[in-house]
Amino acid sequence: MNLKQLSHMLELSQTTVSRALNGYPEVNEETRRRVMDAAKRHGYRPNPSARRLATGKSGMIGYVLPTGAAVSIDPHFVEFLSGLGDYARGHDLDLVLSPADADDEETTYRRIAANRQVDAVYVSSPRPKDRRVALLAALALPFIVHGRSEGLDADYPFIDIDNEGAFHEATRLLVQLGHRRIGLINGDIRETFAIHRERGVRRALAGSGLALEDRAVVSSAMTEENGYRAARRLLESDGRPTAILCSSLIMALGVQRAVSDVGLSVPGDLSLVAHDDVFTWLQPENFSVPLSTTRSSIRAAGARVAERLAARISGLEDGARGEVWPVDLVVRGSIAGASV
Amino acid sequence: MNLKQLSHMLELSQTTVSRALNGYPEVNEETRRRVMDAAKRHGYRPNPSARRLATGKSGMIGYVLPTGAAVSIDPHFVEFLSGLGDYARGHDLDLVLSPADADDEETTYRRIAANRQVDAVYVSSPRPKDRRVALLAALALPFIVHGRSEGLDADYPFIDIDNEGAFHEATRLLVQLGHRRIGLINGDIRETFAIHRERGVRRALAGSGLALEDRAVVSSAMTEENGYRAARRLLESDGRPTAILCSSLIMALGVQRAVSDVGLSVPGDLSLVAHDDVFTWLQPENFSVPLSTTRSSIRAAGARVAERLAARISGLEDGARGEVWPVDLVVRGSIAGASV
DNA sequence: TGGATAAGCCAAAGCGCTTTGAATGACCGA
DNA sequence: TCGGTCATTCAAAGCGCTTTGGCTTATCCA
Repeated sequence: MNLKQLSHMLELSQTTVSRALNGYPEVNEETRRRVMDAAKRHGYRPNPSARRLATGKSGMIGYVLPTGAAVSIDPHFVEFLSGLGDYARGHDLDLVLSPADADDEETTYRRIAANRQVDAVYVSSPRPKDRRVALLAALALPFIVHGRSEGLDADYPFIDIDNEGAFHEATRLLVQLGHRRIGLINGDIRETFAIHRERGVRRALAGSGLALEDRAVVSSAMTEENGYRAARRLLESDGRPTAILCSSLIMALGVQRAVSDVGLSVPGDLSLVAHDDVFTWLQPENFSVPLSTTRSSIRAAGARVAERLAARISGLEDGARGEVWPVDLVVRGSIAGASV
Repeated sequence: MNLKQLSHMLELSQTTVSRALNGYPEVNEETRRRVMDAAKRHGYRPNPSARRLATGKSGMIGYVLPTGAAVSIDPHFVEFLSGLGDYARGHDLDLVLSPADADDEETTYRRIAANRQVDAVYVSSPRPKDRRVALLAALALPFIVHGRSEGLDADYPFIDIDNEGAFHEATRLLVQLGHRRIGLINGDIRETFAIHRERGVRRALAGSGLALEDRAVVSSAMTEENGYRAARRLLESDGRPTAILCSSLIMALGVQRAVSDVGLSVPGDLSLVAHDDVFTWLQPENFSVPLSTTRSSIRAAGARVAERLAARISGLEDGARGEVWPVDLVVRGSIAGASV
């Protein structure tokens, strides 16, 4: 059932039917009702390809997916996606993943912009001076950054959590508990979130006249194995930390394993705090010693990003508003006063 | 730059240019060269919306994403996606995720089929008598199932791993090591993969005159917590198993925690084998006792599914060929002879 | 009463591609 | 020399929608 048939059977022009369906004002209310009615009754759905060709709008939001043999999408992505899907489902939005060579995403962004394949995109894992932001602005493709860049000339729309604040608070708590030597097991330091977290730790320590030594910081991809390695390194150094902050639950698994491997225990020998993005399949309260966390649902962020993208597409939102969400600090058994 | 402009500047008709570009035979080789050349030089890319309207082909593959407050995409999905992306990137395919109410995916399938939004779809987490298979066949939408259904009237194309064989082999090995009481901590038993795994265990036990008692089997969503609970239940029952097979690495984390919580150890008191889908962020060799696994890369499966979908789209593949991949059994420190 | 205004509807022109059906020459064998 | 092939090329008709620019009536006020 297409527009032609529908309008023919209503004995109206395609113009009028199209307008009636799309809520234009210049159509008689009764006519509109008749049209709407018939459309519903016959299950008429405008062909998106045609509509797209005519309007340039696709009703889809895009994401450029970095791929490559060495690249592996991390599990945070899927949680974010759940949130995005939650919103998208209720709003007739589909999501297009465009795989790109991880070393050259720009080509792909240009392609989807030129083709108008999607109405908007979201950008994840931003880094300082992230080139994607200026690129998208230049391409006039609406976007939202999940996370933040830094050192850019222009403002841009984003939603981020207060990584610095979260790690600042967590560190401050540890210091108040008497910890002086604090270690940080961070994610890839080229990404802004990791930079912010480190900054939070530094600032908190500085506030108490302490400093974060370089050798007390390890930054790497957030795998269990890297968590283990980092923890081993920190725990086997002299003047080992009495407390560690860790950027992910998955790394914390490795940290936990390292702690027990070197014969120490949490929280007796080591206080541990990790950031929790809220996975359904791995929860901090279920660590052998319940894990204290800085918590923020990445799924909720996904839903919010979708919501704002939808708003930008429909013109309800513009400008470069940044949104920073506070992070919960949840204290559980993994932290204790420093015994030293 | 569109076709009209390009053909105008070449002083050729749109027809000829289009044909030259699409490799039709009835165009002079020199003309084709000229056209190709000019197209490249001016960076001409046919507008996909237009092409789509004209041909009905979209160059995208689809996936209906079940969503809902209670639903959470599991991390296996992301690994599969990596594989899909690996292939798709090199072949100009995009992936469309259409979020659907988890209780009513059918509507969404119908929509994307009616709209011809995608050229093919893949189906995951199939169950016995999965209705999606017949639905897609009826809708004439090319598809590949990742996994298998069962009890269907017609054949269908799929790729699956030999879940039954894998768990059969693993169980057989445990039996040979002297284990008599073997437990199974499985995924959602409504899904075929879980059924097959259970079947593999049963068959192996039966082969040695043993049986899998109902109370030795727990089936639930594959989270750490469920792994823990299941293991607690099994280990605290009388006649507790001396060996456990586990359907996922994530559950195995919970099993490991339970084992240590009840004061037992691996492999002394309990031999443990888990299925490993090969995540980069959690590896069986890094368990506190290196974990024996049945291993099959879900990422590789993703790439293969993409490849076969592409083949079906271009007509190189048809029919209902099923493909079953063998699974490695990798022995590490987590299994030992039964002491009883 | 007549001209301006507004309400409601329509025909037709795109959007940028593919594909059908035909036309034009060049070439060939009889 | 002439009808028949073959190799190339083209104009134009879609694909199914939106949107522009009228075209009617009905309405209202001077």
